[in-house]
Amino acid sequence: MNATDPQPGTTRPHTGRRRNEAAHQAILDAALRLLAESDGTPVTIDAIARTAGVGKQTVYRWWPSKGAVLLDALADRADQAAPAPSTGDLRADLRTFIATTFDGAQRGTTAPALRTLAREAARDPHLAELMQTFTASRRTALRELLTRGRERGELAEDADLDLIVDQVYGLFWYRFLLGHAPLTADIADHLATTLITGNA
Amino acid sequence: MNATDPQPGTTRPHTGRRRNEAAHQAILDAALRLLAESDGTPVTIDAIARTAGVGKQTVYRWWPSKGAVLLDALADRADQAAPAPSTGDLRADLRTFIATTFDGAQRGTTAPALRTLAREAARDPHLAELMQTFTASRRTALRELLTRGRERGELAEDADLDLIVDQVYGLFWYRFLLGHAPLTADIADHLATTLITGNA
Amino acid sequence: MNATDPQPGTTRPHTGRRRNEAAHQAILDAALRLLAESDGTPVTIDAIARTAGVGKQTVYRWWPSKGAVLLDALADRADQAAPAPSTGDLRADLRTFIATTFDGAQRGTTAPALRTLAREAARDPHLAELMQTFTASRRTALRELLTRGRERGELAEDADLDLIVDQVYGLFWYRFLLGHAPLTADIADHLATTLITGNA
Amino acid sequence: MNATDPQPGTTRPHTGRRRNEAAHQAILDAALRLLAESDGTPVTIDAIARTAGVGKQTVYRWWPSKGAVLLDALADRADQAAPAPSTGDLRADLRTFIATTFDGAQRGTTAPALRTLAREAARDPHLAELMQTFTASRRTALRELLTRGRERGELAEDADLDLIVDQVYGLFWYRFLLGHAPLTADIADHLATTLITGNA
DNA sequence: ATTTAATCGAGACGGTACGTCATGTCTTCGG
DNA sequence: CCGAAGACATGACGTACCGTCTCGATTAAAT
Repeated sequence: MNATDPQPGTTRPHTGRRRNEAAHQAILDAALRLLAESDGTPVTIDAIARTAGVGKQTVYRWWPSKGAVLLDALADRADQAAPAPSTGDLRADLRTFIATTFDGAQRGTTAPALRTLAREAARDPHLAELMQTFTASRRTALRELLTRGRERGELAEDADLDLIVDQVYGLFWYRFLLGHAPLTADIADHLATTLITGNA
Repeated sequence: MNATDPQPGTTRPHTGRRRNEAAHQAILDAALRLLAESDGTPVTIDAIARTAGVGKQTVYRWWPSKGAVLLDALADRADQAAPAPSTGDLRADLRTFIATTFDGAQRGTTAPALRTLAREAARDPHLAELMQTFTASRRTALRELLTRGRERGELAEDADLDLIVDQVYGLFWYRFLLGHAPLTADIADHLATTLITGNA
Repeated sequence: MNATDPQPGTTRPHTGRRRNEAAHQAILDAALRLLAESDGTPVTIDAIARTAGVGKQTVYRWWPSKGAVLLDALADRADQAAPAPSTGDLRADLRTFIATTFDGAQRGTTAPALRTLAREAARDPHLAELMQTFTASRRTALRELLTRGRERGELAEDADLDLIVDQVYGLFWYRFLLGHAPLTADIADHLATTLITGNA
Repeated sequence: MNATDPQPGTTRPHTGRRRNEAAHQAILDAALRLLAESDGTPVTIDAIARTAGVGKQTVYRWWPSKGAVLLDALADRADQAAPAPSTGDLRADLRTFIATTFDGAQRGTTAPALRTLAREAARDPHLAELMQTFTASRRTALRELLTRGRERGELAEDADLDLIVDQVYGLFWYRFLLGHAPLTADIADHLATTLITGNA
C-alpha cells in the first residue's frame, strides 16, 4: 500500500494547486538512492530534499516522518512482489517462496536500502508500524500457501502455521540484518524441507 | 517521578586517583533505569549522566560509546546466564534452553531494556558489534548442545546446526521485537520438537 | 476574537472577469485591522489573506509588496490629510500644523497601525521608498508654510527651512516610535514657539 | 552596559568550563562585520556563527536574541563614547556634543552597522528595549549638559530640557536613517544655536 | 608532609539534523 | 479571465544531542 495515495471515498473538491508528481517521484528516487548508497550513516531529510531538489517542507507536507518516505520509496520498487506460487506441491511452493524472498531482498540496491530501512524502523515507531503493515501482507501470503498445503494433507492438522511463518521470516531478518551467514537458494531448500518434515 | 532526576540522597564522595566504583554503578543503574522506562525515544548520554548525577566525561572515560554503556548495564543484570542444560536427551535440553532464553528475556525490566538496546544497536555500529559478541556466547552454547545431540545420533549427520541455531534466535528476536506473537514455554516446546523432527 | 479569522457573514461573491472591488477593500480592511491589533509581531501576507478570506495571489496581483498593501491600507484612512493652515500668522500656522500632525497620528487605531508600518518599512526597502513618497508631501506642505512665513518676514532670511522641517518630523517620529514622551498640543505649541524664536 | 557581563554580587562558585573569551570576541567581531557589510538584508544567526567559526548554540548560550548580539557588538566598539564636554559655555558645549554624536555615528563602518541595528530593532522588541537602554545614557549626558547651562542662566528657567534633547536625537535619527539630508558640523552648529536661542 | 596525578561534577565548545515558519511564485479549478 | 485555495523552492529559526575539551575541587599514592 502506498501511504501517500489519496484516501478513497474522500471526494474532496480539491481546490488549489495539485501535488507535483515530479517532485513526489524525485523525493522517492532521492530517498531510494540515498538508502542504497548509505554507508550505515542515517539518511537525513535535508539530504533527501537537497538531492531531490525540493524544499524540506514539501517532504513534510506529504509524509509524516522520515521513515514513511523511506518505506514508500522502497515499496515503490518492491510493488512487483512475487505472487505466492501454487503448484500443488507444498515443499516446492515453500522452497520457491523462500528463495524468492531471499533473492528479492538481496538483488541490486535493495539490500542496503532494506537494511537501512530496518535500522531506521528500530528507532522510529511510526516507521515500525508502517513496516509491519508492509510485511504483514507477505506473511499472509505465506500463511495461505501453508494453509493450502495442510488442506492437501501435506502438513499435520495441528501444525502451528504462524510459528512456521515466523521461523521463515525470523531466520530471514536475523541473517539479513546480521549478515553473519548466507541466505542462498540452498538454505531456502534446506529450510523448506526441514519445516515440512518437522510439521508433517 | 521524572526519570532524569538525579537520585536523591545518593551522596557519592569523590575518590580521586582511583576509579569511583559508586559513580560507575550509578551510571549503570541510570542506564538500566532509562532503558527500562524508555518509551521508544532513544536514551541519551546526557540523560544517563544527569540521572546518575555524573559528568558526561565520566561516562566517556569508561565506555567508548553510548551503546557500550547500555550493553554493560544489561549484561550486569543478565550475567547469571543459564548454563546450557545437558541431560542426555536432546529434545529436553533444547526445549529447556529455548524456554530459558524466552523467559529470561521477558522477565521483569529486562524486556523493555533489551528491546531498547536492540533498537539502539540498529543505528549504532559500535553497539551492534558489542551485542554480537555478547550474543555469540549464547549461540555457541546452543550449538554445542546440538553438537552433543548429533554425536548421540539424535540429529542427522548432515544437519545444518548453524541453521537450527539461527532458526531459534531468528524466531526469538523476530517475535520479541515485533511482539505480534507470544514467546511462551509451549512455543519453546513446539519449536524444539519440530526442529529435531525436521533434522533427524 | 482572533484577528486571522475570516470575517463572518461577509459573503462576498466572486465577480469573475473584472477586478473584485469587495476583495480589494477586504484586503485593505484586513491589513488595517492586523496593523492596528499587531502586538509588535510582524504582519504576514498569509495572515492578511486569511483574514480577508482571499487567496495570497490576489494580494500579490494588485500590490507589489507587503509594504505596499500596508501603506495603501493606511493611506486609505489618512487620505483626509489636513490642508496646511494659512492664517497669515506663522506661529499659529506652525502650531496648528504640528498639533494636527500629532493628533492625526495618534487618533484611534492609526497609532498602532502607523507604528507597525514604520517598523515594517525599516526592513522592507520597497515600503521604505513608498513611505518616503507618502511623507514627502507632508514635508513639502510644511516647508511651504515656512516659506510663506519667511516671505512675510517672520523668519530670518538665512533660516534653514529644511532643518526646521526635519526638527519637526524628527521629533515627531522619535517620540512616536519610542513612546517615552508625549506628543501633545502643549508640546506642539512649545515647539512652534522655540523653532520660530530660534530662527527669527 | 554589556549584556554579557557577569552579574555583580552573584558570586557563583563557577563549576564547569569557563566561557571562551576568544569565541565571545569572534562572535562580536563577526556580528559587527556582517552588520557593516550588510546590504540591507538582515543579518542571520547562522551567518554570524559561521563567520565566527562557532556553533550556533554558543551564540544562543550567551545572548537571548539576535538583536542582543548585534547591540553588544556595536556597544563593544562605541564604548569609547565621547564624554560630554563642559567648558562653561553652553552653546559651545552643545555644539561639540552634537557634532561629536554626528561624527561618531558616521565614522568608518559604524554607520552601516548602526543603520542595520536600528532596522533590526524595529522588528525585534527585545533589541528595541536593549537599544533604548543604550541610548538612554547618551540622552542623560546631554540632559545634564543642558542642566548645567540652565543653572548658569544660559537657558530659561522653564525651558523644556527633554524637548531639547529629543529635538537633537530626533533630528539625528531622522536624517541618519533616511539619509535625505546631511549631518555635518555646520548643521550641528546651526542646531545648537537655534535651540539655545529658542529656549533662552 | 608534600607533592603529584588521576578522577570527579559541571558545563562550554564546534557540529549536525531536526521540524516549523514565512516568503513570493506557481498551478488548478469553479464561477 | 478572475479569484480561492494551496503546493512549491528557499532559507532562517531555535532546540536537542553528539563527542570533545576545559575548569576547580577532591583525594590517594608516590615521594
